[in-house]
Amino acid sequence: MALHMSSLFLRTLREDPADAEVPSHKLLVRAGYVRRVSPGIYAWLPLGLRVLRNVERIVRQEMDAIGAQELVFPALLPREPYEATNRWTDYGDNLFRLKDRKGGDYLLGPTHEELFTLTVKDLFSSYKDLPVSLYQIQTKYRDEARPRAGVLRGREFVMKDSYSFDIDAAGLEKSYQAHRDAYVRIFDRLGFDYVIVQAMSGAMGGSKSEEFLATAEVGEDTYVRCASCGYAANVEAVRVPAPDPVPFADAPAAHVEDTPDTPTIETLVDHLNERFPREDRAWTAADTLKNVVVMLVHPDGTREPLAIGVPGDREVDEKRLEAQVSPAEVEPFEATDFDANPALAKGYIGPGALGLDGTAHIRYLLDPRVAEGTRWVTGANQPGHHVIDLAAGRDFTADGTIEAAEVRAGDPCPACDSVLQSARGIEMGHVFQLGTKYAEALGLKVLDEKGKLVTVTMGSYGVGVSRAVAAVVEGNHDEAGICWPRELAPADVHIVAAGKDEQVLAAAEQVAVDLEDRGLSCIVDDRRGVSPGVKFKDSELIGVPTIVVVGKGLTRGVVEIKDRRSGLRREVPVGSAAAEVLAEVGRA
RNA sequence: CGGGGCAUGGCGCAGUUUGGUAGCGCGUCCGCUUUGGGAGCGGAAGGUCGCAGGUUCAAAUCCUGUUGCCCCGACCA
Repeated sequence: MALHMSSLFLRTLREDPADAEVPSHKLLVRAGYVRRVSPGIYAWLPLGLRVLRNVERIVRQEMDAIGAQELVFPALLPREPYEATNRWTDYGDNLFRLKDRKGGDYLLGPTHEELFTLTVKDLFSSYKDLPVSLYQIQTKYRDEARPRAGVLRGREFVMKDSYSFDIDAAGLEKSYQAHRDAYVRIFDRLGFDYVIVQAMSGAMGGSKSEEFLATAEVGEDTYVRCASCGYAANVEAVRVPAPDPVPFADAPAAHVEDTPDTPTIETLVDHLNERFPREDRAWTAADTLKNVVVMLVHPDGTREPLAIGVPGDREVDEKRLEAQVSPAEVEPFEATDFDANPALAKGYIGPGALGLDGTAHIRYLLDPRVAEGTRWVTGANQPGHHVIDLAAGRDFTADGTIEAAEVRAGDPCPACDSVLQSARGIEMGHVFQLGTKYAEALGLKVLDEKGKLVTVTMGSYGVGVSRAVAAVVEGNHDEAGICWPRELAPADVHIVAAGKDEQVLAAAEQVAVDLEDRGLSCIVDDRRGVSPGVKFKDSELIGVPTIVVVGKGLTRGVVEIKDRRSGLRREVPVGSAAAEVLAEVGRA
């Protein structure tokens, strides 16, 4: 049965809602797909629900196609399983918590590794049962610090999450690849541009992880990509290529110089150029070695100072650093910490004092760019003094390297000779090799063929289903409204009855009946007393891909078929309208 | 949690500086006209101006407190 605009539970808005900023948010509200109920919590109106269900259908089809089995867990969960994996604590304020009448602790599930793991443990106990992949499409809850952009980032949202269970790493790799392939098919069908980027496995203890990002200016994730070789990575995961070692046999010896009042890189470079000018070129910040000290706080509460050496023209990227040192957290090195480490001369810290073997006994990690044989200007560990021509490997060594320096557009690509570009994206999917973290914590083991207990190895895979609705709109709209890809549109055809005559309404209705009979879903704008202009505007705002206009052409026996996206229109005889539309929709 | 902004009929906004009968556009309802690009005319309904307290003859407007929301940053499908 076609949807009729005269009775549809829908009110389109002429103006953008005041609280909306990004295009998808404005359009989804204006076109009557969603309504805000509370910050980050949205109601899906009839048209919106249809789109959401279409996304779910695509995801479900592709998951079923790789043999994953659908089930559904409750969103309301007891505390215990999350206690076992420490996530009751680790999730912190992001977890919605509640109590039942007896005072028992519950939570609204933010993701379901624990439940899947426990249920597999409950039912399976042999390697013969594996591999198995399970998934659900379910409403998740996260008490986001700052929900934003409508359904793009809500506190309640629909996610498809799946989990694979394998006996060994080779099996996990296969399950992972199957999911990754399924995700490629899902996102191809959803119809937005996306990139697959390498991501950090980080705290989760896994070994491999990739994110699917919809390319969008409004995205919250920054990633880099290489135009020539296709390399793409989340900023956290970028590996800096280490330069080849430089021979330092004939390099000048390091020498300490007076550099008064030069506590910052900028003042130091100015001073160098004034007092110690180079013959070949001017000194730049990239010639200096900046040593930053931070305080790591380990999960058990112990604190450990860490020194990081990066070229002076780069900042330490906090996100990258945290990804590297995870699960430890990073805190600033406070004045009291300097007091406790008198070997550190604030503003003039140099490698001499650093390292576990150094006078300050602080672990010292270097940016990969500080390769053997490279020469640097750096702190001499006494106020007002720096060392020039300090050669890495000859004059100092560190305890290792670390990927913590900021990544910039124009940096060399780690995979080829080209350079990286920076871009923004919306995280739409994540595939992730978890390994044994959850299986171990929850005791998921099976007997192998030799009768020995082995811990199961897992993968976890997510798709933001409700988020996808917004992401699709971000990538598929124009000035007038939304342009849905066919598979997602709330209907196949939008029929506009443009005219007041009864024949127009009757003819529009007949076209709708013909199309519905042939398996297409229709929206019919049968509102009386509404001018054609309003109906045209609404049809473009709502964004169904094919629009059929039944109006003044009827006296000549024709109706108009219009493509929403291109705006192209053509007239066809009213009698063959249904067949023509079917051809247009590609289901003839 | 830090910074900025906003709160006035269903929606979008003005009015607040300088206290004096709460206004505009859209939408909604009724009537007539109109019908291929958000129609015209006439009529109508609808607001204790976020909340609480205070100043005053008088508060949307001034003072104090409070709550909520939006945006920008640290976290995530």
